[in-house]
Amino acid sequence: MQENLPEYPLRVYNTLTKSKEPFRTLAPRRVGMYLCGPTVYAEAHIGHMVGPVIFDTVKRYLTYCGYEVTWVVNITDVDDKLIVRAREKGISMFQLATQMTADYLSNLQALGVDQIDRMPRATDSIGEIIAFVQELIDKGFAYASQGDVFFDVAKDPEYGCLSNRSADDQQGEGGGAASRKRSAGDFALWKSAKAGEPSWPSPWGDGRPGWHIECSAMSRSILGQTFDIHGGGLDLVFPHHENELAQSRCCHSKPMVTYWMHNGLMRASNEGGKVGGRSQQTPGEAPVAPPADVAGKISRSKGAGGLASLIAKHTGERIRFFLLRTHYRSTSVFGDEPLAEAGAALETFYRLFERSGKILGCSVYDIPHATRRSEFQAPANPPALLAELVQLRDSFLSKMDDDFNTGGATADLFEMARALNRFIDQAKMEESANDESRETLRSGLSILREMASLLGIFRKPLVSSATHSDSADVVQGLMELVLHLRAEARAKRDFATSDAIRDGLKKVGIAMQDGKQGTTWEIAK
RNA sequence: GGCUCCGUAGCCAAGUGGCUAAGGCAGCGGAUUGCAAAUCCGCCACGCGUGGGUUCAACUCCCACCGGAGCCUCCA
Repeated sequence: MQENLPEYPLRVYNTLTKSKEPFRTLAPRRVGMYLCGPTVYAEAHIGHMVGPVIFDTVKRYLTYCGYEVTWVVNITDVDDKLIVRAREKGISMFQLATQMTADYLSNLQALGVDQIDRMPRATDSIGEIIAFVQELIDKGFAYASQGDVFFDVAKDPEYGCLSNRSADDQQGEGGGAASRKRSAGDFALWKSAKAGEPSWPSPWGDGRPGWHIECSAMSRSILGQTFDIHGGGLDLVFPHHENELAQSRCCHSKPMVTYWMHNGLMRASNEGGKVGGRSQQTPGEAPVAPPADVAGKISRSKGAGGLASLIAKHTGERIRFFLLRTHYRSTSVFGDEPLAEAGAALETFYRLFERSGKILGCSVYDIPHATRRSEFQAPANPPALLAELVQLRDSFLSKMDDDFNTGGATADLFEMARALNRFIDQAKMEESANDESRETLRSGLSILREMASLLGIFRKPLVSSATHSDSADVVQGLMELVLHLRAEARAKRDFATSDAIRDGLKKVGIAMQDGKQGTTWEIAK
């Protein structure tokens, strides 16, 4: 059992026990992790990206600490909402699911989420789902009723242990289902198909899986009956995860998951209510459903949907950094301004990388860094800069060890950037740099990049829109010419001309900076 | 109504039973610069929603209140 002991003092907050616990894996050095993915009935909004970015970071960190992680994110591609939406659009449910899955994947890619190992689809797992339901019936935890199959909540004395709720709290689906259930808290494992609905044959007649069962079935087939981490949004704790947990625990007579991790939800900047959520409802009043078209507009105005334009405007890295600046369990307010602020903060790093790159004569992004925690070797008798960075690295890692405190850890990143800038300033490296100071700078940057890589940022150079477009070469050539003319003017101390050029360019959106090694420019957003 | 969580500077935000309460944005002063920008140095909460309590010691634990959020509806 010795090898099961953590090599590093990782602690994880567990929703099940409502406390931080030392991280212990079921198998030595291996982690099975499952995140509830999207129901692909509409384009993803920012809220759908929180979990993937968080757990992408969790996987990066665990891998860095020497674990071999298998991360599963499911795609729910059969569901009432899919059926309704597909009908509205006049396409099949499968076409809709394919389109929306592609949208989801492209958003993940833009945000640098590339650590997912398996993305099982519910419709590819029907056999496993049916088998799971049958086992629950055989073991007496579920019953068939007129083509539906329900989980019998009364049979599970521990029901409610995750959300601290009783089965009575569960309203279940409305409509006709209630009459077929033994008690209101029972939930559907299998739903009989109405005419024209997508369906699969089963021992209980044609139908489709209930919402919760797919996660139990797919996680079992990939990760086993018990696995290490199950994640999702805080809004899934009840009923989804409660029900999943109940099904799996009853079926296997053992815990489903060691650590339940839940991320906080996004809120819109202007009004109450999470992004993409339902509109507000006064307690005690009957739910007032806003008209569908208005609800859609409200959602959009709150930042829901339109992720593609958001990414184009702010870049995926900026959105990712924004999400990781706060603690994953807290609620954060989302909007253009917080995003712009995150962008302003990131500029510090981009500028540091640019000035360092000029000094070193290479791209900072090409500097190698440790990819495993154990790989890092602190230099003996380090120069002051590196001693400081090693200390900041320790600080960063101790925050990550404590329930993946990415928000706290970013402080050390800024401190690192300041130390690096100070070093460049003090050694006047932009005027002349010797090999020794270059090597020190290089090592320092390597540490900064090592930590940044754990957050999944600064992995590749940001491509500016200018270098992206067809006219990039033209712009490049023009700028060289303009800057050359301006340099001549400045050499002649003709500041009126040089300032006129700078002001003029600023008006067309180009910002320039005079430095020791010449003038740089960028297209300011 | 039940179950959770939160309230830290102008704004965002980390954190803690006892060290100067991180960091970012904005702002201010200085170094630097032809002037800017950037960078560096310094300043910016005698204070952690309010009122009690526990304790040698509380922003941190407990209680009440005020304010906010989520869930109890197939939401991530």
